[in-house]
Amino acid sequence: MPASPTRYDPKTIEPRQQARWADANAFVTRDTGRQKYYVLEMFPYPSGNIHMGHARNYVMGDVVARHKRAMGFDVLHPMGWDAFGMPAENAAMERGIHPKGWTYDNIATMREQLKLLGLSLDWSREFATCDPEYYGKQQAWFLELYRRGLVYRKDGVVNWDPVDNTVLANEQVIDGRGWRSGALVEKRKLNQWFLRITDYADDLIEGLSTLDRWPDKVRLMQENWIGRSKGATLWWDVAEVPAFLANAPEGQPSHDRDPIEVYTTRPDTLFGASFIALAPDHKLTRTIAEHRPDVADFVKACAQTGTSEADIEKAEKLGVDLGVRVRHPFDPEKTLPVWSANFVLSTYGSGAIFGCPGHDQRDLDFARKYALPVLPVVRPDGTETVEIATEAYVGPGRIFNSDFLDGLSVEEAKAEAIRRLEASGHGKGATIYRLRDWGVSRQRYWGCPIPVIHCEACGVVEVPADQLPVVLPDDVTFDVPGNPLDRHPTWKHVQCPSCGADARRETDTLDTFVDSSWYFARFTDPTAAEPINAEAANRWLAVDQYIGGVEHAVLHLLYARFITRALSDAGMLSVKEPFAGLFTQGMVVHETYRRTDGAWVEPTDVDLSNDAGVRSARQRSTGETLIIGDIEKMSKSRKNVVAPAEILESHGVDAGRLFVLSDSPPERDVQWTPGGVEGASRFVQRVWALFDGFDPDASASDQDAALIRETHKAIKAVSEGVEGFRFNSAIAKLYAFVATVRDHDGAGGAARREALSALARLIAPFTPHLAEECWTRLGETGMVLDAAWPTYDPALAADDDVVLPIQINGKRRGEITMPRGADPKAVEAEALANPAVQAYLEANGQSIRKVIVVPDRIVNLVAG
RNA sequence: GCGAGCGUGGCGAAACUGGUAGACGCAAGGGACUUAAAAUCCCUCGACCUCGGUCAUGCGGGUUCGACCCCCGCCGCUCGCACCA
Repeated sequence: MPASPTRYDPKTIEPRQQARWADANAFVTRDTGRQKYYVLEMFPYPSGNIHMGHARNYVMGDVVARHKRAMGFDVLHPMGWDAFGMPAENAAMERGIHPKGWTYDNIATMREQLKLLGLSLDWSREFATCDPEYYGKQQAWFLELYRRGLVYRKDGVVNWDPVDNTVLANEQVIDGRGWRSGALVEKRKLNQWFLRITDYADDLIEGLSTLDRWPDKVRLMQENWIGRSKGATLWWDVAEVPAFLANAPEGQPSHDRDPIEVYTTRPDTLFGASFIALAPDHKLTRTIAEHRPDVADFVKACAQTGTSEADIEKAEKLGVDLGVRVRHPFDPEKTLPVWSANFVLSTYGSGAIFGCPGHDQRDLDFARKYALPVLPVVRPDGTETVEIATEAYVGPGRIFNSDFLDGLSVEEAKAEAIRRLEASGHGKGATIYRLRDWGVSRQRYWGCPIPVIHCEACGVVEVPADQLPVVLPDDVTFDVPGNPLDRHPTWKHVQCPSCGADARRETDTLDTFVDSSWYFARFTDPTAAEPINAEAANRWLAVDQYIGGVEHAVLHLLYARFITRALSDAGMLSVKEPFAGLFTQGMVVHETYRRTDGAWVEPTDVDLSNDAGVRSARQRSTGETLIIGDIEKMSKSRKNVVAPAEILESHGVDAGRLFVLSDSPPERDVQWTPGGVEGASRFVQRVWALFDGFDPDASASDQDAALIRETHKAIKAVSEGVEGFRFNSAIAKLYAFVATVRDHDGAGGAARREALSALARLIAPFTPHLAEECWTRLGETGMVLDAAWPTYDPALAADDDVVLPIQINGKRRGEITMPRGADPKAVEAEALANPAVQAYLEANGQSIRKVIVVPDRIVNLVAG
């Protein structure tokens, strides 16, 4: 007998195995010309600590990476830092630390924390986006896109915080106020840099159909975000204007001559038009407001209406008649009033609509309020007319009341209306998008400087290639609001590279989403002289499996797709889509605990008890009874955070890795529970006990066929689970397999060795430290990391006999055991002869009408 | 409002293409070992009853020999977008 089992001690074994990997440089990317596999998890922002959500994300990627490696792929699995951004500047303002020091300190801390997780990451490729080496390359391709016309400057409307003197991102505006200053945010027009993402709108939509390993949800979200809609642009000739607009001087834009442009998706309903409505900040509305106080008041009131969901819900349809009339494009004799209305958005289409109250709910609400005509022009098929009371009819049907469109279907009428509009020059078919160009200017310090120089004489001048990177100055101050780059005494004062005159360096920096839009390409050769080494990128891209949170469904994932296409068109890349496979994982959530006075209490300060199913909580430090609250995302404000470090300390890395993957499907949230980790920890001990009790020298000659069969079944199930991203199912199968191996008594023997050898390799992606230790215990000299993934033999995995349930009329009444693949006739005979079946038929006085035999599955008897 | 997803034991969940619902884990109850505890191991664990059954996958219908799975209609929850013309 082998010695009595020893306890597996993660605290000594895990560091030992990690040292072994480090000594062997085991995770440096191996490129041997085999099939490649690029696994990438969304790189972290270095906020200070690795939290449980990071851990789950990276462990998932690690399972994939280790499995692919075992499958014989050359695997690229790098890690870096999305290191520019506001928190560093906020820390600088609040604590007087330099953003650079703060960021690199955090990176150092988090790198060590990540390393403790035993991830198979190639750290030799690490970089941070705030490394001048990285952002300099970004500046280089930014200029290339500038030369290609994809970068431009224009006045854009931004959220401006008047107290902090800075632009705020939409996410930083909370209920109309700056999140830091609390000041009411103003809309301000500012000259900003934009990337022409709208050039790629169609491309980005078409590309979605090629992303068959992306979640449908994310593809749909992107499609909706781009928001392509097809319709027509119409021009309405002006018939009447107020006196103050008439007789504008020749050659100047004039509202009495220029037609009003309107976009519609329903040109088929044009004969039902009863008014035109302009946005409150439409240029004609504003011009009239200069002459009419009532219009000016209206515009002002609209500007103050909130844009939150609740505000919009409550907001009444309001408008004002502008005193202008326009001619109907299909009937010049017919004129319509022009209003300004609060529900028309200046940012969509041309900021003007035609109102067709019969077939648009908003238009109807508006028409009813201001007593405008309602003329229905679409009737449902099979009816002669349609009554419009308080609900517009928006369904399909036939056109009527519409002259030459009468009798056509909605779709036919759209096409015919556009044809007529184009013929008369009053309109044309048009496609418009919700997507707008990407404003990338930030008036902030801690970001990638935009590499241009403004010269009085030459205009915008590129920073010459030999002067890149444009490096951020270190000597900046954060004691006053605003952009430290702009008030730096010398940094922005330069000579024009073109004419040599005094010039001004651009002080805006790039949105940090630019930084994360190409890092995956840089990882393929992070030291290349060019931004992207084409050969390396060609070898490794696209990313085969990308893993991250769904919160980036439109932002990062759309930007990265755009930049990839732009760089590809610039000849720097040869893929159009950066991420061939995408997986969006769920969050790690935890129960919350509050005192009766409402204060949150950390889990480490909570004693839980469970008496016959009734759970209660007490505060450990005070003994006070606590309220068990909702299960929510781990957050500092709720204090329901469990740090990965605590788990490593108490149960070891492997138990923690196992648990975050075992309890829920990867795409769903997983609830962290102390009991759950203990369960995983017990499993680790059980596995070790199997290996520790194994005697490699014992040479039992019996072949345990059942154990071999179970082994092959487990290989099949675990492999399928890992490949299908069903890690929880794979782990459940491993638990069951371990119980099976344990139940097959014996210290040695060939079957047992085969079972344990497979087990060590199957657990390796999940609990790599334990797996190494077990592998060594089997007498193997190499690392399980490099061992081939076990293969299963379908013949060996199949049971000889199958238990077939017998149903009568769909209810289970008995079962028979038959050889696998038995002749259906034989199965039928056996089923009919079954005593339970006979008893049932006799008791109910029924006879068999029909027999359905599903081979090796089930027998159903239809009786009556 | 529009779009998408999800509703299965006390809890997290499983059931792959329609074929034995509840694998695996947690919690709970009982037992073994121990002076005791921890650890470990064994048993029970959807509900109800006459212990052979009956009812059970949000609710109501339908298709099918057979439905957690497909179809129709509701209810509830979550997420995304939102006065998008």
